[in-house]
Amino acid sequence: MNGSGVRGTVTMHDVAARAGVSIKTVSNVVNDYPHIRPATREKVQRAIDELGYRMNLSARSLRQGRTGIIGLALPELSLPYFAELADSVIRAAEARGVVVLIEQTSADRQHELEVLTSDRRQLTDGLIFSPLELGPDDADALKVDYPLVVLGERIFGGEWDHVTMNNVDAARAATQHLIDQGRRRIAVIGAHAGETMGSAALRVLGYQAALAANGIPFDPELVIEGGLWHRATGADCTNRLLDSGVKVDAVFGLNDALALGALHVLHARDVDVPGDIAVIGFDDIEDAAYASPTLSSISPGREQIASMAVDLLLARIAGEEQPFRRVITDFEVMPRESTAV
Amino acid sequence: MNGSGVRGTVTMHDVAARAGVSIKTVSNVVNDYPHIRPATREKVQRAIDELGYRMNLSARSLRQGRTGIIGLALPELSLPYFAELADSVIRAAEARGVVVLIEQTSADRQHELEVLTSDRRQLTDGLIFSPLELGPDDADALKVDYPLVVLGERIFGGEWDHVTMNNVDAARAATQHLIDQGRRRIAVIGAHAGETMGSAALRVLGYQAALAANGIPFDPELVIEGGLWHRATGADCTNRLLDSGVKVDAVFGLNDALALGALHVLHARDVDVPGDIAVIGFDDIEDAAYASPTLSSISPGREQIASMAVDLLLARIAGEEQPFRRVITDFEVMPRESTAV
DNA sequence: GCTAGGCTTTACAACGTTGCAGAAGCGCGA
DNA sequence: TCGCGCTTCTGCAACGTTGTAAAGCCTAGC
Repeated sequence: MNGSGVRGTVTMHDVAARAGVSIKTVSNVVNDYPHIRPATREKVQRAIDELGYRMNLSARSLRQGRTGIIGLALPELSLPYFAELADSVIRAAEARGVVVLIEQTSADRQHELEVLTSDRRQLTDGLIFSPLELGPDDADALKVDYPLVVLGERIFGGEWDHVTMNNVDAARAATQHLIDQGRRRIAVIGAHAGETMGSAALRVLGYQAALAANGIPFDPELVIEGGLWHRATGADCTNRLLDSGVKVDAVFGLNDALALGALHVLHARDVDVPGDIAVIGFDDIEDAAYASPTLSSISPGREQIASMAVDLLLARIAGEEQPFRRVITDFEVMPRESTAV
Repeated sequence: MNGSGVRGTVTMHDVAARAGVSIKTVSNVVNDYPHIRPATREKVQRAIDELGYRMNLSARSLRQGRTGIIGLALPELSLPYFAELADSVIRAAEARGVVVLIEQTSADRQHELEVLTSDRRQLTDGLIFSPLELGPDDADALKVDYPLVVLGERIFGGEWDHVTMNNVDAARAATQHLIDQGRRRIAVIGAHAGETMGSAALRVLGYQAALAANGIPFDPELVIEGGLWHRATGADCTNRLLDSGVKVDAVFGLNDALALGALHVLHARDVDVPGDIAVIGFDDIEDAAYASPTLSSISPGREQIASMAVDLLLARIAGEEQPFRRVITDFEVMPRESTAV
């Protein structure tokens, strides 16, 4: 398969020599330059095939100032939502001929800042960044001199493109769904005290809006704080909620991991779901459909987020001058057993 | 932060000019060449800091023939086991100063073959490859001219390094665990008919060995075939198992996704776990600990697999000549509620 | 038969870095 | 004093590709 046997040995030079044309003509053929005589093109192509020539991408990158690699910075792949997001981004990128370098920030603020200025930015043509800890105060750090697309709503109004879902509306819809099933004492788990712009804050806002719209009084005792949105956190929040003795007939997990943690604890404590307490999550990860009982959730349009983000980034990389955009993707309520009547 | 404002504009040339030394001296400083006077080093370092110089990695790659990127080819990130594996590989790579380019094969044979010869191999110094569909017949395709580490036991004995767990022993231990809890009618879900070298075949082998060791007759009716190891497959297998009417008191899911699918169906069909049927999985993904009931599983030493794979690959990349190695990692039985007595 | 203008092809010079070979500076023993 | 060997620094030539500009070729139109 590899004509020469020795790796990376075949260059345009060799192809040119074999085909009896100049090295630049080989380059032109490879790059689909239009004005080439069919006979020449074929001659070159044959030489390429015979020698098993492959373009040296480092050389091309050096010359063009582009690598064909985009960065994707996210908290951790072991969080299912981000694994699924990465999957979608990689597919979207592949469809457009670029590859993806993933960097994990461990949801650590310092690490998130580093990613923005890391040496690796030299290796990528642009970055899709999903921060979890940065806040409005860090807006300056996001003023970078390379193409950047930010996912989520933590920091907005800056000089970068933005793809996000409407967290407020989606959370309102989730809450409304619970209300529609007759629930009135709806707890929220995973809230972040003091936060104003993060997903947690926005989703709680939507929750409150739904209560208000239905004339249900807001009870602060039903809002349970929790840190990183892992299953363990959801379990912990739920235990605290139940231990507090406050009356509850539904739990809104601010993401699916939290909600799954909640299901876990409810099951362990013999609380019937949805009989005694209904549960809804947020993100619609694959797990949700296979939990016991299956978990209702909000589908955030992951595919859409991924392809929008890649499209925006590639447009910037291509140098298209356009005002910075803020794309809001669609969401959908996915009712399942955990909120059945 | 970036002195010049214009991206990628600062080169060693500029640093050299500013520091009043030759460009090669800058290179030496950056690369920690030992024979440099402290004063010179400091002068250069200051110029670097003042100008915000960053190495152009494409140029370095071109010159050195190395990119500092390793490839990781796996079926899909949306399969939790592979997401967690990718997480570990990225961390291991980061600790060693290289970055990871992930490619998804969708568990498609053609795609798995393509990954081996793709243009992207030009971009990576080596590849960690976790095939799911390739079999012994494809051994030739794995004879590539770049550093390669293969994960899993589908194809062995070739000219590449290998990291895997002992599937047979681990499956035997899983089965033994069920037997220890008094189970005798143990079903296996997710088997692959006709396969001889894959994880499925090896794990079934271990299952049979455990039965034999305990004098339990092997009943082919208890072996349920299933394709891709998704939750949906596990659910489907379990439905078929229950519908068949065959007597069962335990289910061994050949991976956790299958077992979670099984839990889902058992719950839906009001079968008590572990009262009526015990369930054990394989891989110990994070979900396992949060399922309802929590799922017993086999921990395959993911961290160890990842760091061994990265170490082996980097050693090859560094050109160390050593015989091809076959590393077997440790495993551990993780008993949880789904197999409690 | 000649020229304008389009199609093809080419030579050259970068892109930013590092290996190599060697030059300059220095200390030290003969 | 000289030369040797070590440290420190430098110039040059690559690495493999593509943009630029220009040269050759060809055809159509006069």
